[in-house]
Parts: sequence; C-alpha cells; structure tokens
Amino acid sequence: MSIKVKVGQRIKELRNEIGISQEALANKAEIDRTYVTDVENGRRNISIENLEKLVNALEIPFKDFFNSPNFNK
Amino acid sequence: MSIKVKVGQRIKELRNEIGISQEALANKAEIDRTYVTDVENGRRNISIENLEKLVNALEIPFKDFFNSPNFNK
DNA sequence: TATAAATGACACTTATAGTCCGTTGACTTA
DNA sequence: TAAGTCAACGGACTATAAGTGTCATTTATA
Repeated sequence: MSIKVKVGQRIKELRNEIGISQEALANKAEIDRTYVTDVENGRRNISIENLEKLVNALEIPFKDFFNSPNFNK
Repeated sequence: MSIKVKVGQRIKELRNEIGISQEALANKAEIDRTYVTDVENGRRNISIENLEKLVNALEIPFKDFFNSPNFNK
C-alpha cells in the first residue's frame, strides 16, 4: 500500500474518532474540502506543510499520527 | 520553527548518525543531490512520497523519525 | 421517499516541487 | 602544489502538488 493511501486512511480514521465531517476538518485546517476528500482517498501526494495543517486540526502530535499499524504494512 | 526546518534538521541528524554524505543519501533514496541539501536546510516543502524515500534510506520507521524533541517545539 | 448533508470523482489553472548542470569554498590527504 | 570530498548555492528547466469548480453519488433523517 502506498504512503498516500496510508496517510489518507489514518486521517480518515482520526477524523471519524473526533466525529467531524471532511468539511469541518477542512475548515479547521484551512484547506479546501475536496482536497481533503482526495487526500483521504489516497489521490494526493501531500506536502509536509499541508499534512501539518491536517495533523494540527486533528489535534494529534506527528509521532502519534505515524504511530499506527498502518505505517508498518 | 517551521515544519520544513524541523524535518530538515532531523534528516541531517540521522544522516550524520549513519555517517554518510548528502550525495550518498540522495543516491540511496533516488532523489536529487541538490534537493537533499535544500531539504536539510529547511528550504523545501517536501512531499510525503519523497519524505518516505528519505526515511527509508535512513532506515528508520516514520514514527521514530517524528519521535524527536524537534517536533514538540 | 423525498430532502438535505456528506462524500466522491475529476478536470483545470497556477504555483511550486523536484531535476539537472555547474560553481564555489572549506577541509583533507598526498 | 595539487587533487579529492563534501556542503551550499544558482539558474534554467520539467514535473507535479496546490487549490478550486462542478456535478455525481452516497448516506442520514424528516
């Protein structure tokens, strides 16, 4: 599985834990809603700055974001 | 400190631990030599795919890459 | 069972990520 | 004196991510 897909899945997972919509997350991170959709579905090779925005909006440290079985597959 | 600078410092730190040159790391990761210089100096907003290449070349899991005091500042 | 809310798919422009070739200066070894 | 390695930087170029619009589809709920 590509890193893009893994990152997307992890974002979706964390977003669902918080219980907010893609649009709410997008607004919080100040990113376009459809861009978030694309990222969650593994269609975007996201940059570190945009990933930081999303990780911050998900209120999780980077190290915890990557501390998931997802990233050992 | 920006995420770009933090990532760059962490890459440089890990590269020095291994004891290889920027060019050797670049070759191992199959990315451009000059690009590695820029990333280490915080001048590039690297994509997740290229970060993965570098992290793999540094032979460290993502979660350990981000498990550094750097990323809590 | 219709309506709205949420998500998905994708094309498109523009901004910039990333490559390639070369140079420079610091340091090292012969 | 070279001659080599390495990091940093520049300019020109190509590839692709960022950002947005639009419509289609799915899912919740009245």
